[in-house]
This record gives sequence, C-alpha cells and structure tokens, in this order.
Amino acid sequence: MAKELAKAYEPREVEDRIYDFWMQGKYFHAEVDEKKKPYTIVIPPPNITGQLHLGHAMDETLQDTLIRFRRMQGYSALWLPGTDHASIATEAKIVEAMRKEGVTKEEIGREKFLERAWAWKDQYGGRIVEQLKKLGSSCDWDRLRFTMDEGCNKAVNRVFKTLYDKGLIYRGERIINWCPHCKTSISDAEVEFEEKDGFFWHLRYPLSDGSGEIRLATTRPETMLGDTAVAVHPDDPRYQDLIGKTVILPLVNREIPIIADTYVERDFGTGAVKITPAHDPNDFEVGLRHSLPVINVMEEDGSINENGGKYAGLSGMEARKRIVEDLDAGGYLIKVEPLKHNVGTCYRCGTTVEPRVSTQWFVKMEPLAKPAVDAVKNGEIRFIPERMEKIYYNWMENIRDWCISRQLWWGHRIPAWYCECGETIVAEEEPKVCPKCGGTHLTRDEDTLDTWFSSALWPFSTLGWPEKTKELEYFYPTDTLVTGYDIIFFWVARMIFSGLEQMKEVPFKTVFYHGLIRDAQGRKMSKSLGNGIDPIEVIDRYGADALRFTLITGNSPGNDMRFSEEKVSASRNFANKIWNAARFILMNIEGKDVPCVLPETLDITDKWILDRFSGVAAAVTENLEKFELGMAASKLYDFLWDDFCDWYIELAKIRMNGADEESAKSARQVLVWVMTQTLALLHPFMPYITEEIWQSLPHEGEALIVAPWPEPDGALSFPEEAADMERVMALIRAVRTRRSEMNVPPARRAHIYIETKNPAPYETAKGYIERLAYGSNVAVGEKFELEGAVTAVTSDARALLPMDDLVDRKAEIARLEKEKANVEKQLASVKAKLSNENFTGRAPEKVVEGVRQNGEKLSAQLALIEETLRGLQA
RNA sequence: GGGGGCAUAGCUCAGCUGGUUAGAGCACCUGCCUUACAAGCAGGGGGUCACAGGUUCGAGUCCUGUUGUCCCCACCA
Repeated sequence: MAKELAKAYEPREVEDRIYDFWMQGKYFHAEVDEKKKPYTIVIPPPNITGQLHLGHAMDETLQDTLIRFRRMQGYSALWLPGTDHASIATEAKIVEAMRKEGVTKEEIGREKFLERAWAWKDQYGGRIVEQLKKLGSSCDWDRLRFTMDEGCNKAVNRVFKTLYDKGLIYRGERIINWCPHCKTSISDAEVEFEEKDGFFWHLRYPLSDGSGEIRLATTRPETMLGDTAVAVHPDDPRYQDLIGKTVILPLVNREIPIIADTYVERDFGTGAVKITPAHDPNDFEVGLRHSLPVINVMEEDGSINENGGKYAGLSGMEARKRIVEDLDAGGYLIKVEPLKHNVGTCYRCGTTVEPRVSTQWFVKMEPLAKPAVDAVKNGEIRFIPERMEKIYYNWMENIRDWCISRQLWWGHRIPAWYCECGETIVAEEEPKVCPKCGGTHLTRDEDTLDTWFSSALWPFSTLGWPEKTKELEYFYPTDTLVTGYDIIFFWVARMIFSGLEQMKEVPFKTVFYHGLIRDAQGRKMSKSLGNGIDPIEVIDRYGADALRFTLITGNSPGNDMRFSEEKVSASRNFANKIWNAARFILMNIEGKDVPCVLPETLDITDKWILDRFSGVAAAVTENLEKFELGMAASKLYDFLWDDFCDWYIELAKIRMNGADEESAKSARQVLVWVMTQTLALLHPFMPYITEEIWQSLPHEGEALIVAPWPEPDGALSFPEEAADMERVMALIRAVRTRRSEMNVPPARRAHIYIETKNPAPYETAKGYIERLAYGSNVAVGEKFELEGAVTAVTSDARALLPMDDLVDRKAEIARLEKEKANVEKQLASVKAKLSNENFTGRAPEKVVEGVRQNGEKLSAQLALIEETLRGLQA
C-alpha cells in the first residue's frame, strides 16, 4: 500500500490475498498447548446441500469474531469446522436427480445409491466450505469434519450401543409421524403445525343392536377404515347407557365397541370420538388403555392398503372423496362443515404428516432429560439471552421419546442385526455369529439414524471421541456454542444430554443465541418469496468486512434482524473511512522512520486520544467477554470515526505541518500507534481491511491476526489532560456553531478572544483552536473589552469574535435568552435534586457528586451567558 | 390452551445490573470540493421512550394491567 493507491478501499483486491496469507501462515490452526488456555467453538455444521445464506453469514461472523478475539488474547483458539450430511435433504436431492434420469432408488439398490450419494457429496459438499472462507472465517481447516465420516460413525455406533445396553434405546411398534413424500418417519420436532382450512364431517354410526346410532365427527374420514372403537367420556350423561354396546362401522361392517375414556372432551363436537389407533397419536394411547386392535390402513406413500377393502390402492385424497360419497349414499353422512385446524407438516418438504403405527427405534428421553435440565439450571451451561432457558426447560420437561430411525439410505446405518433365531444384536462392529444360537445368517437393520443423532455428538466426536485423544482432553468441554434459537430443540438440547451422558461433562459452557435475518420489510427470507439475499453477492459488491460489520452492529442476542442494503453501505463507508485514515498516515510517514511505539513526550492532544483509546479498549474487551458484540463494534466505530479521524487526525495535521519537528514526530508516532492498536481491536470484526492496513504500517510481529490484544494499560490514562482537552473541544464546537448559525464561511477568519478563569488548557491549545475554530489569532485572558463581538459560551469559557458587521443585537439577545432559559431549566432540576435529602442521602456518592459537578458547570455557564447579555443590552 | 419477544426520531435499530440534558446509521435542512476520505467535513432540526397504574429520592430501564404486533410450544377428534 502506498499513497498513490486508490482513494476508496477495494475489498476485492485485498480479501483473497489476505486469506491466502493467513492460510500460508497456518494462523487458523490450533494445537494442544499446555502453555495456553484453550478456547473452543465447534461450528454448527452447515448442510452439504446448502448454499450460504445470510443466517449462516451471521452465525459464522459471530463465531469468527469470538475466535479471533480469543486468539489475539493468547488462547489456543480452536474453531472446529465441518459439514452435515443432512440425510433427508441430501437423499431427496439425489433421488430427484435420478428421477430426471428416469431411475429410482429401488432400481439401483442401496449400494449403488450410496456410491452416487458420496460422489454427489464430493462434488458439491465443499461448496459451502468455500463460501465460509469468503467471509473470512478462521476455522482450523486442517480439522475439517463431516458428520458421516469414519470418526463420526464410530462415535455414533458407540453411543447407540451404550444407550441400547442401558435400555435407553429400544425398538418397538409405536405411532410415529410419517412423511408420505419422504417416505420415512420423522421425529416430533420435525413436524411443523400449520393452521389449514379443512372440513368437519359429521357421521352417524349405527348401534349393532339396532337401537339407534351414535353421532360423531372427524377431519379425516378416510381413517374410519381403521376405526376400532368409538369413545365417549365416562361421566357423560348422554352416553351412559351406550358404554359397552357396539356399533357397526359403516362401509366396513366391522363391529366395534363404544368405550369410555377421559381423553374425550365432552364439550367438543358431539362428545363422541371415533378411535383409530393406527393413525392418530391420541387414539393410539386410548387403544393401548383399552387393548384395542390396531388396524393400519395406510401404505408408505399414504395410499390405502389391503386393510382398506375396496378402497385399497386409492391415494389418501381419492379414498377420502370416495368414502365421503359412499357414506353419504348410505345415509351415514349428517353434514359437512368448514373447520380450521392444525395440520402437521414435514419440516423438510411441507407434506402433510400422517401419524402411522410402525416399528421404529427410539431414545428413551426422560432419564436423559433430567440431568440436561439440571446443567442449565445450576449454571454449568449459560444461555444468552437468558430467556432461552425457559423455552428449553419447557421442551425438555415435556419431552417424549425420540424416534431416531429413518427409512432412508443416506445416513448412519443402525448398528443392529437380526438373527433368524429372533435375536437382535447391537454392536459397534458387524457381528459374524449370533451370540445366542451361533447362527451366521444375520441381516442388518435397513434403517438409518436421524441426522440429528450424529449432530448431537458433534462437540466430542469432532475431537476424536470415542478415542481418548489429547484434543478431547484439552479442548473439551468447548466454550461457546453460537447458533440460532430455531434449532434449540433439534440440536442444542440433544448435544447437552448427549454430552452429559457420554462424556459426563457439558458439551459447552455458554450458548450464544442469535436471531433470524429478515428482509427489509421484516419478512422471513425464503425461496418462495424470492426475497433471499446471497451473501456472496453482498461480499462481491461491498466486501466481506462490510457485511460482517453490518451483521454485528445494531443487533442484540436472540433478536431477529432486518437486513437492508443501506446498512451494508454504511458499513462499507466505515471501511472506507478506516482506509483513508490509514492512507493519510502513510502519506505522512512516507520516507520517515516511524517506530510503532509511543514517543517520550506527549502533548495534550496525544494524552487525550490515548486516554480515550484506553477507555475504549477496556470497554470493548468487556463487551466481547459479555457477548455484547454489537456494542463493542459501535464503540469502535465511534472512536475511530469521531475521536480519531474527526479530531485527532485534524489536530495532528496542525503539528505535522508546523515548525516544531519534535512535535510533528511525536504526532506521527501517536498516529501510527493508536491506529495499529485500534486496528487490533477492530480485527475480530473486520479482519481483512485491518490486516491489510496493519501490514503496511510500522508494526511488530508477523500478522495482526496473531498480534496481542490491547490489554488495559494504566499508563495510557490521562484523566486531567483529557478533561482539559474536552474543554478546549467544547469551545471549538461552540465557536463553530456560532459561525455556522450566522453562515460565516470558513474562509472568513476572525480573531478569537477567550475569556476564562482557567486559562492553562486554552493557552496550551491556542494553535489548535486557531485552526479548528477558523481563527486568525487567539488570545486568552480573564477579560477582554470588546464592542459588538459575536460570543460563544461554554461552561468553562467565553469566546469573543469581533465580527461587528455580523452582529444582530436583537437576534443575539433572543438566542442568548433561549440558551439561558435552557440552562436555567437544567439548573433548576439539579438544584431540586441536591436539596432533596432523600436523594443526597440515598443515592450513591458517585451519582450525587456527578450531579453536583454538573450543577457547578451549569452555574458557570449561566453566569457567562448573563454577562454576555448584559454586555449586549448595555 | 400455555409461554415468550417486540412497541424508543420520518425509517432501521442500540440503550448492560434503574442515576446527569435518551443515542447511532439512513433520511431531512444549512454551509463547505479545508491536498486522507463528497462513501467526505462543519453545523442544525426532529422523540410526552405504545397506553394506564404502581414501586423508588430517581423509571426508556423494575412490577401489574391494557392495546397492537410477531414468534414458539400444545393431542381437542
């Protein structure tokens, strides 16, 4: 970088080069290092089918910021990356690709299918990784993992086996959520409920003895084919004499009992419910209580099976239509009314989920949930923001067993084998013989595991478990998990109980939740709305640093964020501001040997900026430690733009253009020092531009990414000089305001007479005041006799500008009266406080002192205003 | 049916454990091409912090209720 470089920062020219530089330097790689403390984040593995979206971008930016911060602080900071095999999504993609070629899964068979799937993974699975790199993510790519790699498979098998041996995994025939489109079971968490318009079909079922009928209603008439009872409430007076009788199921002509069960709501509908144990979770429970037969009438694709008699082979919808027609024809249909009701849909494909009885594998949740709840309750794991804890408890405390088997091929195959003798063998490695009968005809379970089963092990499987690796020893438990609140159930909860169960230790100490990214109108970004924004495109146009800064500022934990291009543009402007500040410094140090250390002698402006810097450094560090990233970022924005650029650089110009070479020299050094230190603070947020600039400024060390974090340093604190400088600045601002109000162009300079009882700082800063307040000359004294001057008043001084021609006495008096009223109002409130014994007695000393000092300032200012007024009115 | 978020300047949002006169970006108005930056500089206008109570010496911040809005969970067929 040299001074002839572009006036504007060009991220595209910089980013790839800097990223390569970091990779070459292996700065992302973290090793077990007993001399350092570990800091670990495991990435929420993005799906291999996925494209980077803004949600990822935010997730990765937060993680990268934390990792870079800790790395600079001297931790062995490991950010462990990886991708997720996403069984349903990936399998669907491949099936779809095959469909276009006219082949089906079944035709090519499991082995060939998996070959295709792995080939697909090799071809496209890396795309998202490349996109993560564009963001500047400093993941340890040497440790890249995949949820279906060999190590993860070992972990999965070990966990499956140990849970099975403990009775925490079992196989059984239960009612599960079935997606007829994906043709697999899905867990409760994977069902999304949507309110949909439907109908309520009112039916009559005749009593077997011909003595009458019972009326009931249903939203899914086709399930009547599987009805095995009608239930009423045991205390419902309307039905007392019917309990125990039977009805003839219309169309099917099956005789089924009328049973009594408290599950029935008396006030809803007719108070009588048809019971279909095979196709409704509640009915299934009722069926168990009353030992009812379970008649499954549905195929895997949702069509009616042979149990449906003449309706067999019809799709669900056709069957419904025909059955309703037939019921009507038979006189069994009383009426049809529209009804809005909640329908469960598959969270992957949106198809209506059919509850269906089938044999599946389950994780018994209750024993696992208890310790997982405790770990959060007792503070071993902290949620940020705290309110997420409640959501977690609520779910964990009402949890049902987790259906983990999937009728898919792409995934971890369940490590269970069945022998002809009926024995089930669960083993980590394929067994050769049946331990019970010695038989060798073993067939492996066809199903695979829920993707989230392997994701749940991610914090330790990625560190080598079940092997006892040194990484596991050193980096586990991990420190911070960064993720969106939308996967608290899918992933966070399951990692917690898995970590506790397998490792006997929590998987992470803090969960830092962020919100969702919405579009500028506040709508969710989605493919169907077409309002999605491609982060890569944003990076191309504005730069990765601008995108990162946008995602971090103006955002607080757990809250959704609206994304708009204006925000990115503002961040880009900030990057440009940094760039130009650097350009200015480089222009001024070119050809000069400027060491990156502070000079021996500091003037008032140096002390002021150093004092400000040390305050900001401490605040930013604290913010980062408390996960207040947005606040940290905006403090740096303000410091760099307002304090450093608008004030310090302007002040330094005066010295560097002046005759005092010593002063010019120290200004250069302070510029370089503060700039490089500020770049260090900014680096976690805007890694590219900060590294690029840092490299071209005088610096110590080989790279900013591994430069030491600016830790608090008392030697940089100059409270008195800083306060003096603030007085001077207040005076400069007051003069500027007065001139601006009167539309005096900067070119018109004026003599500035400063009246004050505290002349020292003004005397020291004369040169600065002259330049920045457009003065032709500056005099400081206790009193000046001037006719018709423009005045500017601060709480500490009064500036007189002899610009008689511009003075409009009447306007001036009016303005001062207004100012006076304002100060008086404030003073009144201060006085009221100070005379209130309750306040002075009860408020902290610091607060009272603050108010007192403010009162003094206001009084002084009031006196100056009044004096000015008297002068004008005389 | 439960639970939670949000409501602050025209717009988008900060505001940590209650403490001086409530902030930022964008937009707006005025004046400046001041050799780092017009993606900039200097100055300015604009808010009874949704509403009603309460706690407190002190409330945007804590409590209760109301309204609006968004979300999560839940088996009413």
